[in-house]
Amino acid sequence: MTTRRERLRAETIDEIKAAALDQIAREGAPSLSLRGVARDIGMSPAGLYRYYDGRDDLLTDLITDAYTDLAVAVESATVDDARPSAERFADGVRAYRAWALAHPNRFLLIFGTPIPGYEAPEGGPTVEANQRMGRAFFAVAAAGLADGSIDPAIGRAATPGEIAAAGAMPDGIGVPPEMIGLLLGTWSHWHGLVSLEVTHQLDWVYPDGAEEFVEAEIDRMLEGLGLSQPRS
Amino acid sequence: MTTRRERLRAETIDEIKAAALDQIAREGAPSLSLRGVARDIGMSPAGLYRYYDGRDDLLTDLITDAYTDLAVAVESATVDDARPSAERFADGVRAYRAWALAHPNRFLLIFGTPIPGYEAPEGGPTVEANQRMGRAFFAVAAAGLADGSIDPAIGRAATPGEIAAAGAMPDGIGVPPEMIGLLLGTWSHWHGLVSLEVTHQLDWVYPDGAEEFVEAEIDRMLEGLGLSQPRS
DNA sequence: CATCTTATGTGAACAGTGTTCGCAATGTCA
DNA sequence: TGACATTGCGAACACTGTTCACATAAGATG
Repeated sequence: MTTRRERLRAETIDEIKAAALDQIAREGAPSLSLRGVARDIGMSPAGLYRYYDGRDDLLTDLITDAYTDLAVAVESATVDDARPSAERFADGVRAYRAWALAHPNRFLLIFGTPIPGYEAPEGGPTVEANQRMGRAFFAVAAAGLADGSIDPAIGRAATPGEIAAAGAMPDGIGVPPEMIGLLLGTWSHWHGLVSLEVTHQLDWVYPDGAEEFVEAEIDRMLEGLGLSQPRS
Repeated sequence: MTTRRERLRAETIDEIKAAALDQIAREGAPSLSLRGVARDIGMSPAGLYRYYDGRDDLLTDLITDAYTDLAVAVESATVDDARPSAERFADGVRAYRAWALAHPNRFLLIFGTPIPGYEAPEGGPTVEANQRMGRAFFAVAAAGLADGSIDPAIGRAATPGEIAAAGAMPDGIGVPPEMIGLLLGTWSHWHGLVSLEVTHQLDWVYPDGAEEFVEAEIDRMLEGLGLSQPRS
C-alpha cells in the first residue's frame, strides 16, 4: 500500500532523475550539477538533500538505472529462445550498440572514466545489473550449446576464476567453464567496437556511421564462437 | 638557440605538467584542479594563466602527451621489422595493455569520458598522435602482407571510408583497403579488452590479473588476421 | 477537535573551484 | 640609462557541493 506521501516523494524523485538525465544527455555526466537540477525543478539546492545524500548518491542511482536499462535492452533482444542462437546473439550485440549510440553519455557514465570518489558498493545494485546483462549473453550461449549449434570443443582450458564464474551462473544457464573466456573475449570485442564508436575514434574512417563495419565484425564474432551465421 | 627566459619557461611548464600528472595519477583526470597544481608548485592560481589559457588548455596538453606516450610505447614494441609479424603484432598489443595498466588514469584521459567542453582540434596534435599509433600496427600488417605471412584474401570489400584511409597511409606502409576493416576490428577487440580491464569490469572473473586471458585472446586475434602465432 | 511528530523545503553560510583584472616586480634589450 | 615585454600576485566574481538552523506542511495520535 502506498500512501499519498510516498507517492509524492516518488514523483519528486522521478522529476529529479529526469532533470539529471536531461542535463547528462546535453552536457555529459561530469558536468552534472546539483544546483542545476535544483534550478530545473524549481527547488532550492538544499532541498535535494531530502532525497539524495549528495551528488554521488544521485549518480549512483543514475548509474544503476543505466546498467539496468542496458541490461533490459539486451535481454529483450535475446529472450526469444525460439530463434537461432546466432541471430539472438547478433541482435544482442546490435541492441548493445544501439543503446550506446542512443545514450552515449549514459554509456560513458557506466563504462567511461569513473566518477572521482565514487566506488561501486560491493555487491550493490550496479554489479547486480552488470551481471544481469552478462547473463543475457551467457543464456544465449547456453542455448546454443544445448541445441548443438555451438561446438563445446572450441572452449579452452579454464582458469580458477572462470570456473568460479561458471559455477555462479543461475540455474537454467549451464555454461561450461571452458566457454567463459571465449564469451568474455567476444564481449570485449564488441564492447571495444562500441566504445570507440561512441567516443568518435572511428570517425576518420567511418564518418557516416559504422553500421557496415559493425555488421562485418559481428560476423567475425559469430565465427569465433563457432556459430553459423544466419542469412537474412 | 634558446634564451635564458625560454629555458626557465620550459622548466616551469614541465613542473606544472609533472604536478598535474601526479594529481591525475592519484585522483583521476576529472578531479584535476588548477588551484591544486598551483599549490603544489608554490604559485598563485592566477600565475598559471601565464602558461596555460585555463584548465582545458592544460588538459589538452596532457591529452596530447598521453597519446604520444602510448604511440611511442606501441611503436618501440613493433619497430623491429626483423621479427615475425605475429610476434611484433602481439608485442604491440601487450605494450598497449601494459601502458594502460601502468597509467590507467591517463588511458582514461584519452579513451574515457571526454572532458566536458573539450573538443579535439581538427587535425590537431591529438589526432596526429592517435593516427601515429594506428600506423604502427598498419606497418606490421604491411610487413606481414609483404613477406606473405598474412594472406590478403582474408580481407573484405572496402567501404569508401576504408579506401580513403588506406590511401592516406604514409609511404612505405602499403595496406590494401580490404584489410583496413579487419585491422580496425582487431584494434577494437584488444581495446575493449584493455578498457574493461582498466575499469575493473573483469575483476569478478580475473581478480588476480587477466594475463592468461589476454594472451589467449591475442592468439584469437592473430588467428583472425591469419597470422600464424609464434611459439615461445 | 487539538496536539504531537515526522517529512519536506528554505535561506544563509562555508569552503572549494575556474577565471579575470589591475598592479607590481623582474628580466631583456636598445 | 630608458623602454618594453614577461612573469607573478592579491583581490574579486561567479560558480560548485554541502551543512545548518529554522519555518512550514502533512500525517498520526490523544
